[in-house]
Amino acid sequence: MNLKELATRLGLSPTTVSRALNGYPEVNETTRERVMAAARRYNYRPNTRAIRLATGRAMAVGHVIPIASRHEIVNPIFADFIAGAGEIYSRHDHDLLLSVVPDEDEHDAYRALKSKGNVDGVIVHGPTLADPRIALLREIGMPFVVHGRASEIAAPYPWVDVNNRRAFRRATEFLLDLGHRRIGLINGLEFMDFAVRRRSGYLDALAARGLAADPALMASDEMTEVSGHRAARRMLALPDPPTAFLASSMILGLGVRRAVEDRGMKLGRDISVVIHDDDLSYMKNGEDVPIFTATRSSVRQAGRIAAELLLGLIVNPDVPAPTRLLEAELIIGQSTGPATHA
Amino acid sequence: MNLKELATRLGLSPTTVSRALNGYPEVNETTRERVMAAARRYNYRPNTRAIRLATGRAMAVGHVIPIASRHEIVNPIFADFIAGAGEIYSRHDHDLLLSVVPDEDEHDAYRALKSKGNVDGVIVHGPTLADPRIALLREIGMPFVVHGRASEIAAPYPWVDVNNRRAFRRATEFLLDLGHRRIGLINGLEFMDFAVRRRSGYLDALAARGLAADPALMASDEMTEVSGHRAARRMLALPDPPTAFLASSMILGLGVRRAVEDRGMKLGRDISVVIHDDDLSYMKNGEDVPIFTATRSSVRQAGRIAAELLLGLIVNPDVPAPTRLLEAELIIGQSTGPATHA
DNA sequence: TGCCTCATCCAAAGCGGTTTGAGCGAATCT
DNA sequence: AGATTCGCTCAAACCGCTTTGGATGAGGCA
Repeated sequence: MNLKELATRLGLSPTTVSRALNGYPEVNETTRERVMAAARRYNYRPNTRAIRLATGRAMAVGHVIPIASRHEIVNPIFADFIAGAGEIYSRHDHDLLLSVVPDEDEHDAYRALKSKGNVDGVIVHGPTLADPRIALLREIGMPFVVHGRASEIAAPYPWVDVNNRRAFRRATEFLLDLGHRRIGLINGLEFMDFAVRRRSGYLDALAARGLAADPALMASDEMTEVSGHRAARRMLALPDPPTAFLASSMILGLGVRRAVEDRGMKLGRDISVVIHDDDLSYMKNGEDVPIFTATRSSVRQAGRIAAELLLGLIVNPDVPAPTRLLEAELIIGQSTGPATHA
Repeated sequence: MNLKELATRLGLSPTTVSRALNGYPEVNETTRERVMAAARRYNYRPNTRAIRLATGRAMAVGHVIPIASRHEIVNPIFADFIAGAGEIYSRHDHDLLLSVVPDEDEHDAYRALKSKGNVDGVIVHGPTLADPRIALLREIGMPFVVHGRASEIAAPYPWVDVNNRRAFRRATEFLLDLGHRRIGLINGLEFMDFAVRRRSGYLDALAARGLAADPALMASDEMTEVSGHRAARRMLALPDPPTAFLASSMILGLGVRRAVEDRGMKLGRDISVVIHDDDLSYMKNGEDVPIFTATRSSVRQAGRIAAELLLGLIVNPDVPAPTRLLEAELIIGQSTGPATHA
């Protein structure tokens, strides 16, 4: 069932039917009713491919997810971020196009997306400090929103981010207030912007209390259970081990917990841990009582906001770059307690 | 730069240029070279929207990911499955369309995908025992491949699945061989097909040794850390607690571990745990030494295979339903040991 | 030389919508 | 009554590609 057929069945021209369905004013309300009814009855849905060609819009947004060819890690927050974003897209009749590309081909991927015209805009995931994609996208004139920021890029660009620095400063202060002085930071890879911001929040808090940061208490690696475990084990084996940890994700935190328990110590009593909690649906930080004390910020919500900003930019690209800074809340769980040996 | 412009620049007709680029035989090899060179030079890429309309093919496959409106959980294996599938799609110039829909709208979503014509086929995720989507897709004539199976559906349909039953039978036997007699099963929700198969593998193994299954040792719930913890805690508090656990996922296993350690016991010594490991990139089960003893099967690989089957079906839908049963391997890790108290 | 084949290229008709520009009664104005 | 506006509808062009069905001319063959 296509437009032409529906039109002949109604004894109308395709023009009128199209207009009736798309809410144009220059069509009689009674005919509009008739058309709508017929469309429903014959279960007519305009062919997306034709709409796209005719209007020149893709009615789709792209998410390029880069696969680091070395370690082949898919960022576990994608699933929830995309769930949030997808909600908004479907509400606006847009498709979500997922491009999985080896990271060395990422630039080509964006260029191709543009010249082949299959998306109207993209979300940039996991920005590095001076992420080159931002310049690229601006150059090729593709609307975009960054999830996160790129500190070394001065020109304004659209982004949605958590206040990572404040969150980690806050978390560090919380541990300091509990009497902890040796606090291990178990962070993501520091070419990622968020990791650098989190570290500076941590350093800020230490400096504010006149404490020097110990490089041996800072780890930066992939955010897996295993690397969380490895880093915590190393630090706990130091002559002057930390009494508390700050971990950049729930999964890292689980690794830290394993290391703690490997040494026969108990979380929250012997060792305190604060994590950053992206509030992933399949990785909830407890139910009523949080497992970990955490700085929490919903990545799904971030996805929703990013999607909304992007759809806005697609409609009106010449607006000044919208940005949104989300605050994380500090959730007190069972994994922290006062420092015992002063 | 579009086809017509490229053609005039070359002094050729659009027809010839199109044919040259698409490898049709009726064009002189020297002109083909010329055309190819010009296409490269002007960075010409055919407009996908136009190709789609002209050919009637969507050049895209859909993944409908249902969001259970009650608990809002996104299956954590999606990310890796999609990474695998996406690899194959991009190799074949297909797009991956992600539709996030509330599960009560899922049928409509498939129907819409079909009538609007924006995909050539779909992957069905997380099938239930008598999954209605299979009949629906067949009815509307949309090529599909199921990731998993639907035991109660007799007619053949295309699927890719892990041999869950054998894997869990194997794992159970392994624990029995270590002397364990009380083995707790911590499973996913049992309207999911995989969960039922895993349970029957577990029951098979017990029955083969003449052991009766204890309903108190079988839990079935969402696969989160918290529910793994809750189930294990409950079982450990029984008068006659299990000495070993079988957990349906790594995340459940982490919850079990927490419950074990809450009671001051040590994994692999006091309590054994075997998990099913989907080999997720961000949730690796250890590096050289696995954390958990596990039945392992790469979900990313399953994604690759499913994608290949689907692309094949799209080209040739009238072939008998292809299926692929993947075997899980049993990986011995640090979480299992002989039963102590006989 | 005349006829056929074959290689090569092209004009034009789709694909299924949107959108421009115009037509045509009926109502309104002068 | 004649001119003008308004409300409604339609024919046709267009989006950028593919594909059908010739057209043309060179070479092969008798």
